[in-house]
Amino acid sequence: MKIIDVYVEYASYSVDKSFAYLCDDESVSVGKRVSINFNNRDIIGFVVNVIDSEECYEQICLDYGYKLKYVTSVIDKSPLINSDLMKLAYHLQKITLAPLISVFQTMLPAKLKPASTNHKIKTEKFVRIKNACDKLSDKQQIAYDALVNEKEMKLTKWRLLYKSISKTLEDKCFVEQFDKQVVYINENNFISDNEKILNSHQISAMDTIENSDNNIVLLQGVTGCGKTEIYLQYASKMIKQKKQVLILVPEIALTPLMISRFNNRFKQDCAIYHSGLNNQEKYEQYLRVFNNEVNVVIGTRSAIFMPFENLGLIVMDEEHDSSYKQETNLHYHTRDVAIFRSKMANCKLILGSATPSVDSYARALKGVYQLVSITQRVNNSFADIICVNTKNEMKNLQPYLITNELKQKIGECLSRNEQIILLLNRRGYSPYLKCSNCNETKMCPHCDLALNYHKVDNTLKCHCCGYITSYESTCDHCNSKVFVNFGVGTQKLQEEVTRLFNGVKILRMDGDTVKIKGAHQKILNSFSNHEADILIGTQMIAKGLDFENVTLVGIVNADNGINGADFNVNESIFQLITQAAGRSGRGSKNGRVVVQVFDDNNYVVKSACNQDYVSFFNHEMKYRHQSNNPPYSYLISIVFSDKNKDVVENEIRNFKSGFTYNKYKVLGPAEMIKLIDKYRYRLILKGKDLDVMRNDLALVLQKYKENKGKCNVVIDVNPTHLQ
DNA sequence: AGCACGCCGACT
DNA sequence: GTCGGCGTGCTC
Repeated sequence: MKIIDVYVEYASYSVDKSFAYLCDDESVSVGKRVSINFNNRDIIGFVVNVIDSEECYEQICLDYGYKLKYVTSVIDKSPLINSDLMKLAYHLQKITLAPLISVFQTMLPAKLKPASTNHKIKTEKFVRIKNACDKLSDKQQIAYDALVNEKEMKLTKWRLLYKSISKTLEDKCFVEQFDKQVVYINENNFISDNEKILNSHQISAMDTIENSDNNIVLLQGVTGCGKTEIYLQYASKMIKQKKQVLILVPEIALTPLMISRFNNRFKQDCAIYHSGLNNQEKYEQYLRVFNNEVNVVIGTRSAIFMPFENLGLIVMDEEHDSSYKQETNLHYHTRDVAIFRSKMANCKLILGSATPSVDSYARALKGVYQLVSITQRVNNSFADIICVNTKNEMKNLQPYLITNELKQKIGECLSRNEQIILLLNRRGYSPYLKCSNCNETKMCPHCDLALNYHKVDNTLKCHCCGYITSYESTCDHCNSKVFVNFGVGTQKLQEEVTRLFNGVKILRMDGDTVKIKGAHQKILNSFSNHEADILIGTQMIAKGLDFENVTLVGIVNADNGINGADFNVNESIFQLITQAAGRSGRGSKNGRVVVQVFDDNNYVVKSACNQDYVSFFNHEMKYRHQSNNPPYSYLISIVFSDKNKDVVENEIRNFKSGFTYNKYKVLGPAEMIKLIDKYRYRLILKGKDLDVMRNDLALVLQKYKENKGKCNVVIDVNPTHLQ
């Protein structure tokens, strides 16, 4: 008899502890899923501990002090998580303070994760020989021999080839059907991509990486300096040593170049893992790694949890990118996990970026990471950046949406038959409406947010909860029906461009136009085929896109939200301008960028327009130092939410009083905006010693659990934004 | 998380 | 007198 400890599938602090079950099945082991009956419901549990017991059932229950149940069945044949990944799981739980089960759920692909809602694994019917045959007719013998020869055959193929004979052979029990897992094989047409000869800058970078005592390397290289070739050649070396390589990218759809280069160089040896795959496809790619069938994985953040056993290199390209931080369920940063895995495997971790995160660059300067810089470009020059101040160009007391400068540049571009990208980081028509009678803003009834006006379908939408109402609604305060809209979104920008350039073809790409599956790719393909001259979009068009005919990028309201309350906004704005600027002039023609801002005297705008990362970094660090924000301190955000406002207020105050701090500050509770009918309050821990803060918080959280607190609690260690 | 149990208001 | 509202507590 085995006594096992399982975590149940509910990712909630209230059941974040192990439950003991009995199991007769000797095959049960740590890292497998089990079906269990829990509180009269059939759910899935995850085994974290197994002990043998010689005692009888009654004695065990007596020892434990309650009646143990038997597991219904053991689901997995082999453990989903090996001992290394188990270490990683406990480490993650320690650093994120999330319920342990949510760690397992995040680490495993949907098809394998411990949750009742997971989908069935797809199988296909196959046939194989069951018994040796005796007398067969000629035709039957041919079919039988064919199957002997092929060992197994898809049922559909078998039926198609041998029609009724196939059925007869099955009826006579010579042949049997069986289920086999569908396995997708990457059969792209590969173009050979041979190793390129490295220039002297690349060689010396490679040397430093290889010979450094520090396994973590920040490779700061300007765009076009040939970082990818360094990754490729280092990866090659590792593969020759029979080691595995993981390449992390922000978003696969936006990094087609990186994918195709790895794919072409390593061919079938390369698995691709990203959010565009469906659950079945993800599962298949996961299996290929699990079964040691591939040596290279290129994927988005979740690929960091692949079951590698022999890692030789991790590359995290565009390490500053915000998509590396998961903001739902388990709040983890891919960089932290990558650092841990590189330590476990004793392999190099290359963090690559032209404009590293302030955090990473500060660490590299301090010597925590090895810094390697390449300032020499392999080929083309960077686009010219023009900064235009909209303050000087006002129209009816509102700044121009498109300044004369931008208008003129667009005109020039159009006349040369070149394409333009316009970026405005706000979807909809206008972000808020005010009643013309009482001046009140029209709000979402479920969230403390202004409703956005969408002119295309004449609706008002909440961008948080999705609430939709007609434009023909009345003011909640005075019942007036007349509203005035303020601010601009992509729809209004599209309208303005259409007005200015009669007949020009425009594509719009934002949250509203890419909702339909495949719309994303359709818009990009259409723009790539020059079916439109101008692409208007939100930040989703700022990253990675590579159109060689685009020679002008316009960023409208580029400094929107600058110097906001969030310690990270200035860094985000700098990154956004830099990224967007990189979309211009990628082909043979020179590119231009027009950055429209309200204040061109700000260091963020200045350094972004001068492409001066170091200047930005130094200014930003001063600013962070003054406000004692990261990287000068660590933050932990704790958000309480509940439908009942009094409950949240009381519980979070009690929670705060549980800290016996002196080494760090506990800020708050601050009221946050209501979202989806839930009132929210936040505490922020701020201090120099993250471990002390984390340990204290773990204790306070433990007490809260014991006292059966009922608010939803979300903890974010090292949050990247506080909104 | 999700459900059974339990204690108070509007109905056949 | 009963149906059902959701507050509280428990799950091996």
